[in-house]
Amino acid sequence: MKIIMHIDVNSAFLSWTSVENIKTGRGPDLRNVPSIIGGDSATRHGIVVAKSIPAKKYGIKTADTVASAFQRCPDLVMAPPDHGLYTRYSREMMQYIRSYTDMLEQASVDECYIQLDLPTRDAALAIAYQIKDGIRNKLGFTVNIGISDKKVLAKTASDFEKPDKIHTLFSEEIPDKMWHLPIETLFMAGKSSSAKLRGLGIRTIGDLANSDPTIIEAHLKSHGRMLYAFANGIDDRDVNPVREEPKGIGNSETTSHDIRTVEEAFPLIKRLSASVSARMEKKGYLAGTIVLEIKFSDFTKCSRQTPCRFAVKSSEEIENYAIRLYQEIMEQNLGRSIRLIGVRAVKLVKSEELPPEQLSISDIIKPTYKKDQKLQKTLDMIRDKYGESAIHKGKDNINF
DNA sequence: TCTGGGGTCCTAGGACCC
DNA sequence: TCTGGGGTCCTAGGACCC
Repeated sequence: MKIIMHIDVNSAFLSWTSVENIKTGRGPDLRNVPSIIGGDSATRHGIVVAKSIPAKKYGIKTADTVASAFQRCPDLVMAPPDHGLYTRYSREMMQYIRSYTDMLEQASVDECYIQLDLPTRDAALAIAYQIKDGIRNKLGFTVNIGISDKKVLAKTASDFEKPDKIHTLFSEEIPDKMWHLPIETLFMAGKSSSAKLRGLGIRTIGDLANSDPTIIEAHLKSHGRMLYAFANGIDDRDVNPVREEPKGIGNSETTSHDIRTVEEAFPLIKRLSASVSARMEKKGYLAGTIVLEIKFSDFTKCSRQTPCRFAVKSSEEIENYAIRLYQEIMEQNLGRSIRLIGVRAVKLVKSEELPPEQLSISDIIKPTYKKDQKLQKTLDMIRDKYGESAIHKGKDNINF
């Protein structure tokens, strides 16, 4: 029988920091005291990235501000994030789990799905215990494992009682184990969807499962259809062990103080472009489109994108596009101060897959940037003066 | 008290083509 | 001069995940 497991590290960032502290003897075990991994408030990075189980008992939640976490618990212990460390521990864990099966899909740095074909549910439980205890004994941290034959149910089950626990959630267990949970705990039911569902009188996952799906869909579109299916344990997503190509590569940064001038903005855009370029280079991608994102000091967001004339990868090229987009945004938002700038490369192509036809005449002639449409302007002028039929394309695949 | 950074997917509206 | 519907692509914004 097909078995899907969801394996999730308990308080991952916090556990991994603790294991490293124990190894190096340079810090405390944070797991059994109220503690958080948090950013630096002085540089406006002050949010909770991970919390210990004791910290959770104070009502501290991920993405709370560090300040509010300390208000809830003045004795809180805090450590800074270390993403390099997390990547190392993540690799070790995935490698260990692969010794059981290659049918592994990594869902994030600290969680994965595996799919197994086993004779019985008892066999599934036995293997889950082996994996859980193996990780604890060999790597020094604990995981929760959810077992089912559906991804969404395995995922939900792994979030039941923690830490170091295994739970099953098969279809016939749904009414008992899942339907009493608040709607907010359903996978993919975030703030906005939950609020809409509450507005419809839906308070639990069971309420949603037993509601009228046409009403749900009328209010939440295709997302509503998906949530209704999840609430009923319907999920045909497969465990996909093939690493998907990334759709985009980007970096953004919240600045320690608001940006008000181009003199402050340009160096940051330059740095972000250099970082994006280096990451693309490393993975062998070129970008077909560059996106610039801005978060203003009132937290409203704004983004602009532009296709590149030719696929780009160099820091200078990315920076040029990004700066023009920045100027375009700021022309429309004169005098506003900025909290965050992001640069993102999308429409990625593998560098070795670039066809030689890339440099075709239509690529050269096709105007791709608003501010650079000299050709278009000239054409418009001619048409204004001599009429629409005065000039036209000589070949179908050349778009004026 | 003062709100991160990395992503993916969906939708609505407009442009453009047939 | 006006009418039109379907399909596709692009952009900006929003929702969601960890």
